[in-house]
Amino acid sequence: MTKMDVIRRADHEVVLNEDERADSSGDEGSCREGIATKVGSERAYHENDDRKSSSPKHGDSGKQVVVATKQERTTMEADAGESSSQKELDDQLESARAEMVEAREENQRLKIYLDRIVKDYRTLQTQFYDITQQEKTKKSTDPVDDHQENEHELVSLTLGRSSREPKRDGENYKTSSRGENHDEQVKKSLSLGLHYTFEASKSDTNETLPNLSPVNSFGEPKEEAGETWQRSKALKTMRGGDDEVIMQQNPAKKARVSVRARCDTPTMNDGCQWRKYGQKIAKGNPCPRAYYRCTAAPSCPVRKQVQRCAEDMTILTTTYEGTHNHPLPISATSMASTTSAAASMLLSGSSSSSGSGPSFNSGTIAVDLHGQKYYLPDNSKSKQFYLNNSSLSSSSPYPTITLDLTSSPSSAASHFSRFTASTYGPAIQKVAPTSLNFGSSESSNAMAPWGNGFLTTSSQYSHSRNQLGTLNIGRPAMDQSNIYDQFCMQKINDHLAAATSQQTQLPADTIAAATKAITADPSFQSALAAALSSIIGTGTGGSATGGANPGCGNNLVPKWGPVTNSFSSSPPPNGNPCASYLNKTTSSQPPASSKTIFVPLSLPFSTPSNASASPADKSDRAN
DNA sequence: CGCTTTTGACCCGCGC
DNA sequence: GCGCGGGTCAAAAGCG
Repeated sequence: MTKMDVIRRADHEVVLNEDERADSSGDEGSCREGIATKVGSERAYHENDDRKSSSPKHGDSGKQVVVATKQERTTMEADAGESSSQKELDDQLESARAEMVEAREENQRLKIYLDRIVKDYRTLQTQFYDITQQEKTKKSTDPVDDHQENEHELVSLTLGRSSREPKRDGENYKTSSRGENHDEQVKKSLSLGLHYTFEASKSDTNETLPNLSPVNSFGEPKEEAGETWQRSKALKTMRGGDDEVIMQQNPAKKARVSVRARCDTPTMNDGCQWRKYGQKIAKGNPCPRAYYRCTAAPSCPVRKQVQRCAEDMTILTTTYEGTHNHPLPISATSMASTTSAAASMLLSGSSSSSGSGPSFNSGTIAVDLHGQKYYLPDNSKSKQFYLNNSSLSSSSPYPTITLDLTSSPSSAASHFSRFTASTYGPAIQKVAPTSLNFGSSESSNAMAPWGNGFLTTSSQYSHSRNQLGTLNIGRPAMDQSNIYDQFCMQKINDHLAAATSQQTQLPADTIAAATKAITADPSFQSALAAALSSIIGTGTGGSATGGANPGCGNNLVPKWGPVTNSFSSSPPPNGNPCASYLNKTTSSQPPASSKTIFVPLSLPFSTPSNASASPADKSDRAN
């Protein structure tokens, strides 16, 4: 502080002020975020400094500045005497120069901070390399046992960095399921995945995939011709793509989240913009299946399939696949987060499904829905077993979570919603005697503990909700949506890490483990609840985005009733996944290899009307 | 004119 | 190898 001392001698008042500023701004605990700003201001100070430095090459010396100022003042006093204006100018000059000195000191501190951060970063990077190298060495010796660990690590390393083509996603699963040498796949994927992670952040890695396949390893000598074409296609895509394409890489991409709801409109309003790119008549279902692609961003990989149930035309099954790589409309954040969370957890829980079939742990399944815990004995009479390989395709290898928002006939007062976690094998459904209150209005937000859109697992909220006995799901407020989205995605990522780490402790190939991870995770439950609110409370969805798909949430209100009489117990007449699903979910004699938990929902929807006739209404006609 | 939808063709995986 | 079915592409048509 020698410089400041000199200045203090020259002008006490100014230096005092500057001293205070220096103290306040020189906080050692300043966060990293502030450094960039301060560094930026540093440059400004320098420029200012250069401009104000009249005498050559003295800009770095505070003493010289002060001396010059003293001389100037002395001269002025001698020649023209004191005048108020001159004093003011003098003071300003002193103040500015003191600022310059203080800024230099601050800049020095910031540089020190920056150096420290860079050093820390490099240290961590070195450690990271060391750890990964050790893991690689270790896994090469024991690939089978390390598979899960590897997946865990890889998932952690590559969250949200997928640019994989959807086409290839399916191929990954299919190829893996074909029974290729899994150990070899693991080895290859291990090395190549890590390699690409380090050397090419844009590489199309498959680290996050449950079933690692050489298909995703570029330059793999064993690749087939067709796969080569697809691979080159994917390479082209990712090389030509921007960072958003890279960021779209997400383990959730291959998982599917299916939502079944009663809806009169062709599609559910989830807040996103969709473009229909295809329509097919699925076998066994006269209703065509429509294929939609997210158009909010050109490179967005998210797609959805919409199909009506053959047996109950009011039931619409929407299956989401992928993760948005762009900012979402407010009304779409909930659904997107939910699908991401559900899919991520599905993958993390089923990532070891390459081996034996799913098996369930005995005992009870605990469902903690935002603090509301439900326990279902393994032999509970209320549980319903069914097999659900896929919501849309009975032969689909995709892990699928089905959110069933249709009603149940067994409850006159409250309507049931089924949450189905389905992977390659039996799905788990859970029953819980609680009530979900989906509110999209301001009032509901005010009443709901987390109805303002902030998903939370706070015990306080859970407690209050428990007291109410009602689970209120509110729509995120407009001004809070960003925070909500960030929080939700953070929770999703947190869960991914948790789920994958948990995976190492669970028996391999245990679907129950995956389902437990899903259902016991508050973040997913939060996201699920938010998604449901997004689906049902569609006040701002389609109208806000101008999407092609009008909302049906408002239509849900009058239509929402115990209609599951249509859920006939007769076997599915065909391979229609929708019908199959219905029958399976309501079967009184379900397969003994899955569990069912119902989450009864009371749905006092308060959704503004925004549905409108859509050209997609014609989608129901034959293809 | 630009965007979306339609729709037949095509690709691919899978089962036989 | 062939056929089937799911999924996607892309040109044409529709729409505002």
